[in-house]
Amino acid sequence: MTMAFEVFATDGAARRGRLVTPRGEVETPVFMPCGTYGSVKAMTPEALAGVGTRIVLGNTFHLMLRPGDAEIAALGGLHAFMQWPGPILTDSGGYQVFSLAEMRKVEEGGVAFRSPINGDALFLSPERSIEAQHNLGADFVMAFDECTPHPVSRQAARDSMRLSMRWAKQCRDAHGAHAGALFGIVQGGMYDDLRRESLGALVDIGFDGYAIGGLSVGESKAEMNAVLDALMPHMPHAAPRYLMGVGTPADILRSVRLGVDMLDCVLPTRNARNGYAFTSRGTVKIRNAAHRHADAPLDDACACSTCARFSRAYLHHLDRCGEILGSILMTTHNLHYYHALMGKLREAIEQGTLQRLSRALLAGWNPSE
RNA sequence: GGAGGGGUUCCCGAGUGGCCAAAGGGAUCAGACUGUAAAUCUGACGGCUAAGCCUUCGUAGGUUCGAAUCCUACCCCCUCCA
Repeated sequence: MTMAFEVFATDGAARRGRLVTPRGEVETPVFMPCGTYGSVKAMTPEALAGVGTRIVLGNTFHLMLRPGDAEIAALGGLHAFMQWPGPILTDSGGYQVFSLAEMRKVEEGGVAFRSPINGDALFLSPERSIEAQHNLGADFVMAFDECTPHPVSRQAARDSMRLSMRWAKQCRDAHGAHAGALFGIVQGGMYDDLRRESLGALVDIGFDGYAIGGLSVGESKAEMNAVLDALMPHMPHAAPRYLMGVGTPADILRSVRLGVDMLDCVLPTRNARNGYAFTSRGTVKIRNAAHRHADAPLDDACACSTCARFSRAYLHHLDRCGEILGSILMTTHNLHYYHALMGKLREAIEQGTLQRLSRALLAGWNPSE
């Protein structure tokens, strides 16, 4: 393992750190955009770097189906394929166990999927997921898990979590001495004791980083917060902590204050394409008629290239017309906003002013956020 | 002048006696989206004192228990032949 992680400042439970990888350093806490199919939708690699992206996700399941992990390996690996020179973290396919629940069967040895593209069978075992992530050339490799759905009984949550823990051990073994960092994923549904049991099992196996999975799967904010509140104090201090699939700016703020170092979410990119912007004053639905004549920028406190030049009225117009440029400009803004937010959080942690920043941010956002 | 086709709720467009305030699409107005089957999906979409009532299918009459649908006249549009 050639990835190194250091924490060099704290503010309460929040941590200011740095991931050092052969493909560059990543300041934490960090937000990582989703590039599921080897592309952060609507963004060129140059544009991504321009908005502040330092590390992106790729998805093992989807890339295995198309074009295939062996194919990508033959073409020089995912970095070369998608022309992203920075670090890449690949999700293992565990989320698809959840999101594609209607077309898969979970077994002890792995998950039998049907391709959502053409119905082809794909069996994903812990070993196969790790192999595929190695083929892709991931810098951060995720253990193959079952993202437990919600709601689910305690019994089901326990069985699911324990299966994921057995798979975690298999992933650890399959990963061997590979150069990428391997992360284990805490499961256990909304049950605090199961979460702690899961974390204990992962620590016993030993991983380079620890992720929290199975959140933002339909539970209430209160439930998600309760799980994090109970679990975060027990997370290992020396290793990076990655909260998977979260979330809104408010979710991120809260998570970082609890000590999360890494996050990813589709919201800034997907919602951008659906006409939904995140701003210093809360969310803006650019599709709404209220913006038809608005000459103001999306966010007058934003330094992104979209806000520097384009009016809400223009973005509204592009959205109405279904223009590709609308997706590009909105994604550019949302990702810039997310990365700028992380930058502010990092700075505040270093200066010990996270509490004050938190109040200021929350005051700007909509009450519901 | 002759022959034929057609006028439907904002637009396009189904419907040819009751199950029709009228399919479907668009537009419009909202909402949703959290390790991406998502540039996607959902709801609303004549009016009202709202499980009911009123107005509407070119216009005006008529037939019928009942008409967007059948009949008569008229107005308008399109195509072809002179």
